[in-house]
Amino acid sequence: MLDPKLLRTQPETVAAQLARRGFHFDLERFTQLENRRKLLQTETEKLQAERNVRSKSIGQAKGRGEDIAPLKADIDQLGRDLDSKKSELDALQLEFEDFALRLPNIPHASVPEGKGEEDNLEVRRWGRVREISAPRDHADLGEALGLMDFAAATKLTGARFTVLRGQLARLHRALIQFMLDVHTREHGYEELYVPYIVNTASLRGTGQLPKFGEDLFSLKGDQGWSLIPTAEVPVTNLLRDEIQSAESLPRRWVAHTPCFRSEAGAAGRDTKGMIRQHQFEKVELVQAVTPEKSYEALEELTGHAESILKKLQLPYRVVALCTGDIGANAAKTYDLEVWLPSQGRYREISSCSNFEAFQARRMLARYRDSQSNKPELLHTLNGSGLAVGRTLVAILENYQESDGRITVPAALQPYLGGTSIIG
RNA sequence: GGAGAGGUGGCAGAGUGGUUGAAUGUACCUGACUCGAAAUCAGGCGUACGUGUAAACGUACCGGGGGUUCGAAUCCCCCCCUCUCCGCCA
Repeated sequence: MLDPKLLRTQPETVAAQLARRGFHFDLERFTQLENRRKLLQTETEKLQAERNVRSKSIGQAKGRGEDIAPLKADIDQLGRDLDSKKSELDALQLEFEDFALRLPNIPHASVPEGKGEEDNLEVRRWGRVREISAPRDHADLGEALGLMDFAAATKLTGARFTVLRGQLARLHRALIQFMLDVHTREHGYEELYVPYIVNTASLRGTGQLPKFGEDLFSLKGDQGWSLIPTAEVPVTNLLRDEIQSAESLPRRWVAHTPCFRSEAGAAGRDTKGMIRQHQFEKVELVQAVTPEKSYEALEELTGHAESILKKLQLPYRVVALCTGDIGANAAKTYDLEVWLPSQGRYREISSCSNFEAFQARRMLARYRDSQSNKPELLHTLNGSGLAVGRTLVAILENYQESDGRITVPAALQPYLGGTSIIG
């Protein structure tokens, strides 16, 4: 959510900023809603003040043993006026809130201008791309080894699921352990285990609702529960309605969870293999920091995610998403893209974002400022460190041998009981 | 799942339907005392929104939602959560 003060005082600026990302801010509708809200609110509060005064005087009159019947008659019409004004105001506020909750974040000044993916800015590249003659894709490799089974998953569930077997299932698990170990031991993150089912308040807090409900797998029942699309939701929402002490910051949390996405809009893309699944594992990094530290923290967090790719010796590049490609909730995002030999290009494996106070405002996630001793909104960040399924894909493709076997990256061998090659 | 108890300010903990945003304690901040500290004393000390240049004033908030009433932390209904006991399980 955007700062309501900014929204009210500088709606034109907001409109211009949101236009950078191709979002049309309906200035006319906003102004109309806002003017009406202002009017209704002052009128309603005036009536409430009046009622409070009169009710108080009734109480006093009663205390003196006077007859209060005429006073009550006097207040009758006031009550009816108040009721109708109040319900009008309530309805308008709901409408206004829905409007505000659907507005995306304002991109940071450093975000490159652009319309879509093609305008993203490559920041740096790392690693040497191996020469592989006639590289096979991960699905071919995995199926040939008999360790990756899409047909079985289709039977069990449907399209976009995978069954892994034997050494590949173990490699997949090893990746999770490896990533958690690195982030907890080397980068100072606290490991968390969290629910994989969350309520609507949490989804609203991190910005999945009200706008992106169709991407979620929602559960039956009237609790409004959904499977998590990312650990970001349960982890970041730990901050909801809480006030952190200044000393406890920065908060750094890491959690491994499965992620469930219906990805309705993505049908037809990446239909083969493990790239785009309804269920995948992710190790997620989340930080909560003071506002002045958040861009520094974004660089650090991105570096933490990069360190996994470096340790695995996987070539990658860092891309600053442009205003047209950045997610709705983010103020700035770096994508990490790993080299996939079968596609001859880099593909997203991590997305690291600074949300500034956008999520914190929705969640009322605050810290007590040591100077003012007042609660202030936190800045929240998160990034994949990394998407496990896609990391597995990258290893298969980048470490494939000409006979179809897969070399295990040195950093992972201890996690596989010393195994150096799969197949 | 069944039965009971309970959810009030950072924490603890009062609160007969009426001047209660809420006693009291504690924590915290400021001042006095002190060489300094402790102790003591005095004052301050929630959040959000609105009007206003400001001072200030107003409104809302006692788990959430609805209701009764001129007026609700207080009465009624529904829901959520916590605790205790029982049942069932991993």
